Amino acid sequence: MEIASKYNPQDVEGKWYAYWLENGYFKSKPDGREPYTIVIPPPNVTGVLHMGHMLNNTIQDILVRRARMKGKNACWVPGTDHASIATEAKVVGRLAEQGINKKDLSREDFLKHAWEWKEEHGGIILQQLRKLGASCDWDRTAFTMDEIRSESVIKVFIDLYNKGLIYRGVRMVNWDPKALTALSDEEVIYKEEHSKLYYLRYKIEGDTDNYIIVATTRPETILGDTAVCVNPNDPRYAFLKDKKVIVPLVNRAVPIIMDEYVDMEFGTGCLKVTPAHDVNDYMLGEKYNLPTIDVFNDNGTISEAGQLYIGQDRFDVRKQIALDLEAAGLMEKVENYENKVGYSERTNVVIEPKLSMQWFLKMEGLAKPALDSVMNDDIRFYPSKFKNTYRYWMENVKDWCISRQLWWGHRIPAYFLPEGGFVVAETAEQALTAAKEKTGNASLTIADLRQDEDCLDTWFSSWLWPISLFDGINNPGNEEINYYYPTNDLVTGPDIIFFWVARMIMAGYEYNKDKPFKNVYFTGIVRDKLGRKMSKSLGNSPDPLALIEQYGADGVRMGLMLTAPAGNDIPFDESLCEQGRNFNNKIWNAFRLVKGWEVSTDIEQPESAKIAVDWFGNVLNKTVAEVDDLFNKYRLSEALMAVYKLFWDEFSSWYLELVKPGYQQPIDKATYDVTLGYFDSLLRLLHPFMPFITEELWQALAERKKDESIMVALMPEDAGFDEQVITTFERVKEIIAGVRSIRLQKNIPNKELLSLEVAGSHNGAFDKAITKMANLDSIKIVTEKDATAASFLVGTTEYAVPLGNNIDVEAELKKLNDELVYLKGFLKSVKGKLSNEKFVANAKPEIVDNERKKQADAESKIKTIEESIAALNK
RNA sequence: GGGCGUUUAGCUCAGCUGGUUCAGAGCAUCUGCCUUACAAGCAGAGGGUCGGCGGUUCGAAUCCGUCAACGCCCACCA
Repeated sequence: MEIASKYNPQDVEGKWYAYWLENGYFKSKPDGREPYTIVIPPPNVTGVLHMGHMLNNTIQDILVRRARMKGKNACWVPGTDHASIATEAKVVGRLAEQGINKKDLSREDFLKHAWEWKEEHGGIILQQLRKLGASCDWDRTAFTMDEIRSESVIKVFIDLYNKGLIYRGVRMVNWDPKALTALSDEEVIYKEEHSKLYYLRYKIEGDTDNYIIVATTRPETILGDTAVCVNPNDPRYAFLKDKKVIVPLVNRAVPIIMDEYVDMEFGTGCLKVTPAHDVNDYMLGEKYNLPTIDVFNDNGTISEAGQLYIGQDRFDVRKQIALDLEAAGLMEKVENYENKVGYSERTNVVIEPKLSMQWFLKMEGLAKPALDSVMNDDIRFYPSKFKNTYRYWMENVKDWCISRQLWWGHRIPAYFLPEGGFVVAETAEQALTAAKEKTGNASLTIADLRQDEDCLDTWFSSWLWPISLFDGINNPGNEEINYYYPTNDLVTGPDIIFFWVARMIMAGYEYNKDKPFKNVYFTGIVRDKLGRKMSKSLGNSPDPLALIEQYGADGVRMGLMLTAPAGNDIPFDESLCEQGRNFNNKIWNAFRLVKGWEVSTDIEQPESAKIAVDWFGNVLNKTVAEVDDLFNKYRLSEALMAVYKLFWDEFSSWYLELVKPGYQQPIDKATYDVTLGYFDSLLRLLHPFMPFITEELWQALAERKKDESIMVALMPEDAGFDEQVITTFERVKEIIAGVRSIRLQKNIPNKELLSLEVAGSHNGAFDKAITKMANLDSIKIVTEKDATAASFLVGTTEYAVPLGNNIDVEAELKKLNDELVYLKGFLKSVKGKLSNEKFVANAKPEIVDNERKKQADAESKIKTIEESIAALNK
């Protein structure tokens, strides 16, 4: 049977994924084995796979597959996130396309549309993950708004409320005028911007000739000014004490207040105070009892309260008001100015600070145990540098604004009473009971209660994820939560360390008395070749599925992992996938070679094969140990590289070439069997990284039972190795490379037999390997080498290939002389060190001994070379 | 404005507590090969005063100081 010379992933990936599913290898339920658990960072339910997901989920799959092959009960729980703002925005957009305005719909109708959309598009991303090879237990697929998760969220809300940790209050919040909702501080992204600083004239009441100048970047907010503030220590403005000034255009008289908050150096030293639209102004307003005038509607247009420009957009008004102030002679000047402007993370519109009634969660008490567990490494961060970031945030944690003015999400279980006040309860019925109790009014009905319109922040469900996936909130202490929790590894991006990681840790201690995970692996951001973040708008993000189509899932996985140390950004380049694909092909062809051999029981195992078998066994074990160590340190890229080199360099280039029988010759049974065994081990080592090709070849390598699979085979373990064998063989490689190098230099065909002379100490045990690989007819120990030979040094031993007439004496002499010059210089520096009394006195003895050895070696080499030069000069 | 991190071969990165195999790996490059597993390959080779300066030390890529560039996070300067 002819096997194609190139590996074709399309032929095998779908087949094996289906096989794995059929046999239920991804499934997990509690048993006597040690559990290994990962919960997926749930992607947005309506999202599509991007490169970041590919990286993140490849890492998770590698960890899960490896744990499974280590005999653990591996459980990777998949699911999706309802992503309130993002999804609601999409639904609103889609309705708009159909000519439907959200405002015209009832909450129920809107949610019907939203669920329809979710059913239609939801879970596409999970389907895509299957193409990548993700070994999730799909039966466990969860959704942050499914029944169990919703119930958990409501329970937790009520519990926190009852503990007095949730409160309601009017606060300055970050208002998203597009999504029409409040956002948490973490959802605001500040961007540096070129803007303008406007210098406005505020006339002094009762003094039409004089005015003061106030600098502002937001002239439209003068409509809401209720004071002007100066520093009490500022002599320039002392005369303003107890006076009032006139707000331009609106002509409102507002008091001058004096507060040291104002920086005398900045602008003119006068600050206009708009308590409704600026956080600091709000604080000043509280302090001095200033009225607040909210001049914006929720959508960012000017409200009635603004008096002017009613209904116009804030940015249009900014331009217009500048013109109008100019026209009224109230504009002193305009300067260019750089400042930071907050944008909504979700809708990318400028945030409007706005006063509104919101729900908050007190964080201080929750943060304490969560901070400690990370700082004392009970939870480990990889890389650990993120501990600093984490600590800073946790030590300065602020209360979390958990309400969102959205419909798509978990509705806040608070019910307002007709006579004011509210009760918090899981259901309307329970709310009614509580309401009757609270008010003493037995005639209340459910219709009298009005449930809060707001939803909870999406993260208010995500933070329970590691617990709620195992139903640990509704059903504490159940078998699953006891078994799977705490989970082992969390793989996520550092950008959501506060949104998610920190809060999960808090919830973990609060609701399951333990950390939610033991290790957090922070991935980097996938960037393009130019170092830019991959994004839709830049169009620089390759389509992951197209990449899989082109290079195979294994190739893409490898491409991503090749250069992905934890916490480092990945400069992604398709050529990495190419490298991955090439490696697949290499494995494929090694397999073709091995399976193409005819096996004979009649022949002895050749000496060269014996050497190879012994040596490779040692290298294999050593690499297994190395890989174990690297995984323990979460250095996955290096682990992959170690296996890559093991397969390509050691196994393919050395081992297989050594055991390979001559053309059309059979191979002896002993060598064949052990080779299959090595191949099997290599495939198992590779499987977590490249699941598909390894399954394909593993199945074909030997007779397999009907429901066997490499993914549930055991990972090779280090059975011990002899370092001496490995180092000796490294010298053998050098000798072979030396001969090959001479062939290349002298243009001697590979087929032509050469002989090798050795002057100096030499371990003859490997001679059969050397003759085979270097194509020699003999290796002779000589005291004086052939004058016509080209030579090279390995260690202190000189190896020479007699060349007869082929020798180029000039070139050979030059090479030897160059080496001599180098060695003499080297010797001089070593001698220098040894004659330095301080060195000999202070350095550790083994260091000094080593220097002496270096000296002896160098002297010996110099002697050899000088002899060679003399011989050539004869 | 604070804090953290990075700077080692053309590219991406390893180099733990200073001295052995300390200047490394993969890719890329160059040379020679369509050799009977693989040209998506084989064999061989070249390439870095370890960001700059100063210090500690017998000895520094490694420790300290300082400067520079880049990146990230945090912060209410209108």
